[in-house]
Amino acid sequence: MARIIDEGKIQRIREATIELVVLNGYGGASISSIARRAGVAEGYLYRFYSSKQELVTQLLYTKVAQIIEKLESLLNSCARISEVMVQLIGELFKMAVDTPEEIKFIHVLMHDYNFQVSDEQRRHIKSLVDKVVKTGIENGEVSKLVSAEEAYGMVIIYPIEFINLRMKGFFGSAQWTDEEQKRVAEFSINALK
Amino acid sequence: MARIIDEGKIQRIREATIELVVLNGYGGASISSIARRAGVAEGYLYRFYSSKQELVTQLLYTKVAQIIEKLESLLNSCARISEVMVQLIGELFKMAVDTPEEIKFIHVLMHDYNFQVSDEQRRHIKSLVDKVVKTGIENGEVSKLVSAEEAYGMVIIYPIEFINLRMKGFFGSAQWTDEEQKRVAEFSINALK
DNA sequence: AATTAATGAATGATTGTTCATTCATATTCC
DNA sequence: GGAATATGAATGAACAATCATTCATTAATT
Repeated sequence: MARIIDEGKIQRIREATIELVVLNGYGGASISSIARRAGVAEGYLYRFYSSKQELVTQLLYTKVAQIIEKLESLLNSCARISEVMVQLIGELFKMAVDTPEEIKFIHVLMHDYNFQVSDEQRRHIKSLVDKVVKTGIENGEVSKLVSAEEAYGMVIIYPIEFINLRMKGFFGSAQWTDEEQKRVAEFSINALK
Repeated sequence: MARIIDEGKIQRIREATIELVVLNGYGGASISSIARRAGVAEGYLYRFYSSKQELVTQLLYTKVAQIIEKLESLLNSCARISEVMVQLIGELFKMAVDTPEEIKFIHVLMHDYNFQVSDEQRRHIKSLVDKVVKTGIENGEVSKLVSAEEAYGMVIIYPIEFINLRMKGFFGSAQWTDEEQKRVAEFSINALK
């Protein structure tokens, strides 16, 4: 055998890509700037990804999958939808503190017309959101009028929008208290009533 | 005097820019592709805009200003916040039908970390949203717990997100009925209660 | 020595921007 | 009224810089 692949390099490529896409957009994140930031040769990433598009798409899928999995496990472990939402929103805020670039990355690309989430993931999201609505109605926590889209809007989109609005400091403050985090969950839950 | 400036050309540059930014993102909308689509020489846009960045920023400001002005005039003419929201959401849906690329353009850039709305516009938005909350609380239409950010979320962000989700066909359908439009307004109003 | 991880120079295409040039027309002059 | 002139609208070739991608080469490991 020859030497072992340095996983640190691949990881640094991933991190650099996320940072630079957030900073400069997809078009502004060039391969050379990614390689420079990762401390790696220019063409090295082509050993693992066939193109820049695939690299970024792959990263988006992975990050979105983490959120989907979290929602899925919460739906399996919590009886009440309010509990699911409190926990999920807690997770998103945790992500915003621990790895802010990642949530910005998701935020930027999920609004880009060139980066749709995969069909499979979309179907998965839909089925989970359907379950939120179904369980919520059964529990009396969600109005019978609420659609899957509305639930998606309040469970996923609204918290992500709130976090990114704060991170941009749109209304002044660029951080938040535990109290405000609780309030985001409370607001989302209330909107579905 | 020489010949008169052909406003049609400038307009075509603006339209082509909006279309191509939506289609390919800011980085993917090249000057040459914009000029080609507008049927204009490559360097011509530099007579009116000092750079590509300024061209796009300028367009974003103009489009955002239209929405701000609409909200402002509604706040001056309507006593009830529910009426303001019904009307504003109606306007956004109208925009989505008449000039879909424009609302996609706003949607894409308002989530880009390189394109913040101007400070002046941000302050303006904040003051209008504050008025929504203040009037709403006075009328008993809005809960005392509701913050400016939450109102912004439901009055501006949520409808734009809904429209773009539909335009992407995220949950299947890529259009909407009048009934669904009413429901968006109803949902937004209810969320602030 | 054999293997393969990793490099980075080289590629041709494309980028945003400039500016000398061309061309259309409003004004001036006879 | 019609030709000459002046003005500036509009062009598009040319620029250096940078782009994504390739691959012959080098270096590290067993």
